[in-house]
Amino acid sequence: MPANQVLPHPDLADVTLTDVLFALSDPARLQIVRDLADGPLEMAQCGATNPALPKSTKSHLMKVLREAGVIRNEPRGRERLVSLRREELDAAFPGLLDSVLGATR
Amino acid sequence: MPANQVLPHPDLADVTLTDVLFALSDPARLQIVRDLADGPLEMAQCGATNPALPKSTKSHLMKVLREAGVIRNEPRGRERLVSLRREELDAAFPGLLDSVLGATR
DNA sequence: ACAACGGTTCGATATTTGTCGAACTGTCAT
DNA sequence: ATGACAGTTCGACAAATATCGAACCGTTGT
Repeated sequence: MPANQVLPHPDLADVTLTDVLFALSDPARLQIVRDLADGPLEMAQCGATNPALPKSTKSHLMKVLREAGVIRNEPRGRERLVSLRREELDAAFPGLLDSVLGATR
Repeated sequence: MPANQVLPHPDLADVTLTDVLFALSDPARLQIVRDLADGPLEMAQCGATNPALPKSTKSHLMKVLREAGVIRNEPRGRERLVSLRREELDAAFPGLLDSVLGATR
């Protein structure tokens, strides 16, 4: 279980709306998604708001988002590049991501 | 704890986006919301898809939706009228409900 | 080579949610 | 008035999630 392994990403055709909604329904996960709204990030810089967050916990948050088809998480040297699967999400659930990211609260 | 009591409904200013997303992230609850998309329903006719569902369970589903500000649940004689808080939701989280209801899956 | 770094996985434990019967209460019809 | 009805609440138990340390493994710099 190395850190740079290629992780499985679901086809968006296989994720349900409730899967996505659930993934977004946690404040910490939603924050990550918001952080990614402006473009991909090295994983290390994501939870900058949450510096004390143990890495196993953070990794788990990423896993939930990834398995719900919300983010992409690809090895990048010894780090990982995390990004929103924006186009795919828009195609599968039109308007959803926009409304979530657009929410002021 | 009578059946026709007036239940507390939160001000939408007090519900968070994650509260709403969580409420919608369960298939049974999402189905109720979809059932309500075309207008208010007597509670008895909501889970018509789920006739075997115990009433305590159903009542609990409604409670989660109500506490998240998604539905209104008001006494109506000895029954209850359930409806979407559509306008308020639209104002608080523009586009969210539309994208959720619009999703084909 | 070797050690530090970034990140995943496993396993254990804590916390949150879900499920459902039972008890209860107001309303309606008889 | 009495009984059937609709639906909430409580309480107990089951199941799903979250949290986090520890072990582990490529990569990168030295």
